[in-house]
Amino acid sequence: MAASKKRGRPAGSDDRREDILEGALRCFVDRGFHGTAIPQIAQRAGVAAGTIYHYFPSKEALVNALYRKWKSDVAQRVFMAFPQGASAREQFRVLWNEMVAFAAAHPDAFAFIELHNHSSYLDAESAAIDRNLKDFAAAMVMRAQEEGLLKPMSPVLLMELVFGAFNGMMRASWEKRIELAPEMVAAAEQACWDTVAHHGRP
Amino acid sequence: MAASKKRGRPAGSDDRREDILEGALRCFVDRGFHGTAIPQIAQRAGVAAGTIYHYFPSKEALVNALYRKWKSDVAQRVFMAFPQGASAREQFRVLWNEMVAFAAAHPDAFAFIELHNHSSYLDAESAAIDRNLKDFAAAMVMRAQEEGLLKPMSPVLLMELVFGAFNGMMRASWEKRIELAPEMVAAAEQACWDTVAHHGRP
Amino acid sequence: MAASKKRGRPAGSDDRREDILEGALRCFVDRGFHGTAIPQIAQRAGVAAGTIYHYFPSKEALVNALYRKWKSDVAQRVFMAFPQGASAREQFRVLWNEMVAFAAAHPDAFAFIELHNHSSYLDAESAAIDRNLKDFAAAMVMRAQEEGLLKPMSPVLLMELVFGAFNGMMRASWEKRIELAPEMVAAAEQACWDTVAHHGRP
Amino acid sequence: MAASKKRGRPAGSDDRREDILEGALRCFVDRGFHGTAIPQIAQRAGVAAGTIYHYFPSKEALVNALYRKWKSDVAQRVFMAFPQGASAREQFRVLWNEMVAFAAAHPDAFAFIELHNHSSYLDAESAAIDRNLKDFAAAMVMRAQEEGLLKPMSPVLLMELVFGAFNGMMRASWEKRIELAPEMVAAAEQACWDTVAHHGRP
DNA sequence: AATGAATGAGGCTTCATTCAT
DNA sequence: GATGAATGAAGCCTCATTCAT
Repeated sequence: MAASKKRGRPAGSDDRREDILEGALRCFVDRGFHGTAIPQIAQRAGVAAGTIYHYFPSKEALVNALYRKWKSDVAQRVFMAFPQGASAREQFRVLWNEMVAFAAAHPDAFAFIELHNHSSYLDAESAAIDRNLKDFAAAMVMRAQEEGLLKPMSPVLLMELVFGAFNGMMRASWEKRIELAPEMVAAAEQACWDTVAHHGRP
Repeated sequence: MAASKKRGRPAGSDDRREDILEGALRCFVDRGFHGTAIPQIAQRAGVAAGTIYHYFPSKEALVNALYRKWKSDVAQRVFMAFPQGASAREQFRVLWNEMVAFAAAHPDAFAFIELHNHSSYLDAESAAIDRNLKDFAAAMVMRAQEEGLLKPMSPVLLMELVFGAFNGMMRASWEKRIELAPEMVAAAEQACWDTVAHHGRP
Repeated sequence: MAASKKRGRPAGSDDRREDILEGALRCFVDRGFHGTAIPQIAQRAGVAAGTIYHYFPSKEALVNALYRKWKSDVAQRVFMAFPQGASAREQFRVLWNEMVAFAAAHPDAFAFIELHNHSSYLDAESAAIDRNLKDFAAAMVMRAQEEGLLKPMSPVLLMELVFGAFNGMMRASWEKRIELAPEMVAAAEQACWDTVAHHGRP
Repeated sequence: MAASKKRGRPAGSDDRREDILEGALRCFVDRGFHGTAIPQIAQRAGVAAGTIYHYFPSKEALVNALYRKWKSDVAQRVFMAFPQGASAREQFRVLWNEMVAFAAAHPDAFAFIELHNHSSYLDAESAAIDRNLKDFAAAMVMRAQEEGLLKPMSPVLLMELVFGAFNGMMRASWEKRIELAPEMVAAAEQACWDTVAHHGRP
């Protein structure tokens, strides 16, 4: 049956925890961690300030939960979408498009995990998720390098160049300096493949 | 009415204003604008908290002065180094190396101007400096596109891809995930040229 | 009720807002607006400093609220007590006694509204209340002048002389230079009537 | 010889101490003691902040010096002008006019000594000057009472009524609610004589 | 003597967190 | 569970005062 909600919640979503994470996301993206006050988050979430402390023990725990939620989401998408047996070129394209799809669907979340990367208030577990994703990407790069498809240079550097370029594109879109049309995304994808591809031979 | 210990300048540099800007730079890079307290800046600068207000009317004025100082410095370097008559390939290499030189010489300043781009506490004048630099780069891209040397796609996007890749490289270096050796920088430069270059493949 | 230490209301009155206004009144009378620190008010009110900001957005808003509260109270008393159909002599006596009753019942409040008249931190709305009262008194004077009962001179000046004399009396009492007995109040009232009355001497 | 001034003082008055007292007077009248900062006084006086401390050991000492200067000036005028052998009516008129002359010549000073009467930062010596003046006036009242010329009531109260009325007139003038023309001053003087005069008999 | 940069305590205000309801 | 008033430490900023020049 569809009626799974409890009595008396007046309006809005049914899950306070999600409301709070949603409100916190918008606040943190707009004003940063230290620039955001708990009452501001509460207001955006439509709850009382005290309620936040029923779901999260502290502001730091909240930002970490938020970070983990979205970074895990990205990681899961990447792992699920990754076409194991396909060519390196195809793998690159699939991951690129997956990331674009994520950033388009959740622009705030994308901005958040980029801006808050490696901040002092993120704890070890949050950092580990990021590490996992980076390791996965680096491994992928190394495999393709062994096949001679990618430039024979530092795999970490290659990965960072591509991921940096991707971030640059998304930030420009976020800041309305460009409008992301599908053909632009495709062109950017090809350009970034050129960044890493080993073109030296015919 | 306390002891008469402190009134002469204790030690260190001769220019308090520079000391303060230096201390603020390190604090802002470490903990962000809202995460940095004025007394922390004062301590790093070796001055009393009140002294900061002899040189800057507010914390916001201080970040803006800091941002303008370094962003202007970058802009000036770029404009001065730009080889007017050289080939697009050479222009690209020169600017890349100039940026690397700047980021290596002033890693904190580079991190600062990247992290604080487009923050709400930056004023219009600060934003204008950034705009100038971006316009200059976009104009350069367009000229090279007209010669058929660069990919025929959005010049802003091309520029953002390269600048994003550069930032990715510098951030990885800053976070010690890679060690920037000269040959790596050169390889990255070539890779990023490949990002934008029109290789005339069928 | 539980006797836990901090979070419940410790003791005293049931209305924090009134407690704060009361504490602020005493502090402002003792030391003036700029001479009073918010923590001093908080201590007198028996609340934490931060609590004041749940009820008033700023120190200025607090003085203005306080001023309006008491000046309105005086105005209301005067308007309510005013004997519409009575003789000018009787009207004068009634208002005089009403003011004395107020000043005796709320000496701090009387001192406050006198000392803080026309201060730069009072806003337009606060000033308007004062204006109303003065206009009312001036109109009363003018009516009596038309009947030939009061001296034919500037009505504002007449009013100011009487109100000044009244203030002088109250200030002397406040500063313990005189003790206000009923017969002294009555004598002063008669003297001030003599100030304004037109005795038709040749 | 006329050239009594020392070398090199660029412009303005020759006596820094007077400049400072003058600047302090205007500041204290405008914003009160606690609302006035030493640098503000310095700016109005055309000197550096530190210079003030060559002439006065502290802000409190400055306000006391200022108070004493002007209150003594008033007292001296009153004592000098007092017509020993004249009638009570004449004595009253002379003192009234003397006070008006003072307040007209030095409106800031008059406002200052009124507003700062009995403030906590005034020391014993400052208070004594005020006491002297009040005692003199009370003695005068008592003498006239003994002749049956004044109302047979508390002499202090009589004095306070008149002085309060005078203050009311001056404050209204200061606040531009009335314009003090000579005939108004004379009318007010007569009204205040009526306040105190014993009219009971023909 | 005069200056004004420097100091640091203290003022106003904000905000993470708690807890009685 | 949910609330929001209350708390008090801490943040930004001001200012009386000092002292090298």
